[in-house]
Amino acid sequence: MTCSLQELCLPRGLYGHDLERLDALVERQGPHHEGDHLFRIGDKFGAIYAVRAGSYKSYTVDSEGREHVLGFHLPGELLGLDAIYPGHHVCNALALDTATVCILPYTQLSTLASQISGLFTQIMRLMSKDISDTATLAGDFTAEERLAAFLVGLSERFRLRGYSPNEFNLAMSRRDIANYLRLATETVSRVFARFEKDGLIAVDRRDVRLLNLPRLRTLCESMGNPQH
Amino acid sequence: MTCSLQELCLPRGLYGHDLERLDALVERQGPHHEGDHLFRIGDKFGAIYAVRAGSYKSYTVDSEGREHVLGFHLPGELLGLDAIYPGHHVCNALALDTATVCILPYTQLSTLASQISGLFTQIMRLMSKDISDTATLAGDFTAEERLAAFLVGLSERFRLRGYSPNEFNLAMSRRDIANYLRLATETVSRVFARFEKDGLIAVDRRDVRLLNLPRLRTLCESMGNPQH
DNA sequence: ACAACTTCTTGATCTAGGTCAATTTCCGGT
DNA sequence: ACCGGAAATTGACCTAGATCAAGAAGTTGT
Repeated sequence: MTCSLQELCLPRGLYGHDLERLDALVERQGPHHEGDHLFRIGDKFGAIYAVRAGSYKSYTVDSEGREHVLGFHLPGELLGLDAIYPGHHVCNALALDTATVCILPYTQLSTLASQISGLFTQIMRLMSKDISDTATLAGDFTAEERLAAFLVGLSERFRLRGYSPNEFNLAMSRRDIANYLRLATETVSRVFARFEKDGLIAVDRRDVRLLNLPRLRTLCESMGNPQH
Repeated sequence: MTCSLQELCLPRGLYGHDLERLDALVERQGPHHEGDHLFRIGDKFGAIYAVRAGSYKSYTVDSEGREHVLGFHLPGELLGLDAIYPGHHVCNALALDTATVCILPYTQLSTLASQISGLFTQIMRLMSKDISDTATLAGDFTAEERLAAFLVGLSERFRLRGYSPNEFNLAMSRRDIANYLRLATETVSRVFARFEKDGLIAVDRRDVRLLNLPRLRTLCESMGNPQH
């Protein structure tokens, strides 16, 4: 069976028999509903997950009980790569809406990767991408820069998936966005309002339209190559 | 030839013939002197580097010319993993003191990794570790928490390498530390002073002694599992 | 041994964004 | 349609850390 996300996900660059062999070890899971956990901290690591539909957030809870959102995961993106090293999951992942995943059992995957060189390469590429992406958020950036980068990044990711890069729906709450960007929800609210007043975006609840993508890009260009 | 860092680095878990095959493709480079570049942004990606001796820092320069320190790299640690995905280096790396590296040509490495399953596993583990580590710094942490985590992290890394975890020399300037922790140099200076006044550390220029590691750990435990 | 740098420290303000508090808006359940 | 609770917005204040400015302490070269 051929997945429509082939070009974004692990199978990229695989064809014919190799693709079939990868396909044979993939299981599907879901649908998960909003709030369902895909995995939790401490769960034994056994598989990498690829989002098929919907979206997930990954997060940790620190010793004081504060939640820290680590990332949002759209279709075609992988989850669980950080668990390989310690052998158990180091964050929680839950569905933000109705969502499904492919399960890629790690042992079988690594056996296959040693037989199909294109698969090895693709895994390395995706992990490498993860390493550079995580760096993006660290930094002494202003609230404007952070939110602009967030919106531009989402826009890019939607575009890659064939959706409109200018108009989309946020699966996550203001609180989640704020937490992810390391800001207070109030600040996120205020910056949304400011962006709207300045004609950069139009926002109604969780529906966002980017009215001036070039200026948003300018705002966050100091954060390094914004996205991908 | 057997490297003393074997247990920290790629060869981990490899023995006999497999180890020889890996060894055969490794080249040495250096010594680099303080300020020498190992690679620069935009350089074509061709190899992964493993630090043998001394230390390196990796950094970017944003569109406004500001430098952003991404990390410090001690013996046994890998550099350049983030370049696999885009195919060219996305940060600069320079030596902080007299330092040498092993060069692992990527094409040959990936061929070998598909033949030696232990090597594949080890590469995945190290990349996975990189992914979790980068997450550590992002967060709304106080200057105290950041510096404490930095010191505790270094202490761990020195301990793993057989050096004293309680007394070590900083290869990097206050300015680099500040930049890495996303603080002003003045703030770093002040927090060093405060830690010393509170009896947590003794610091003389770049020589640091950790006098109260448990309390330092407490200070930064909210930043998630501090290290490794 | 001195000058010219650079790095580090210390002190005095300033400000972005956090915190606290009060509404307003939305949504799901009965 | 109504109620209750969460989510989001808006306003008033308040701190951590940046910025500005000055000086101390190393370092390097001649």
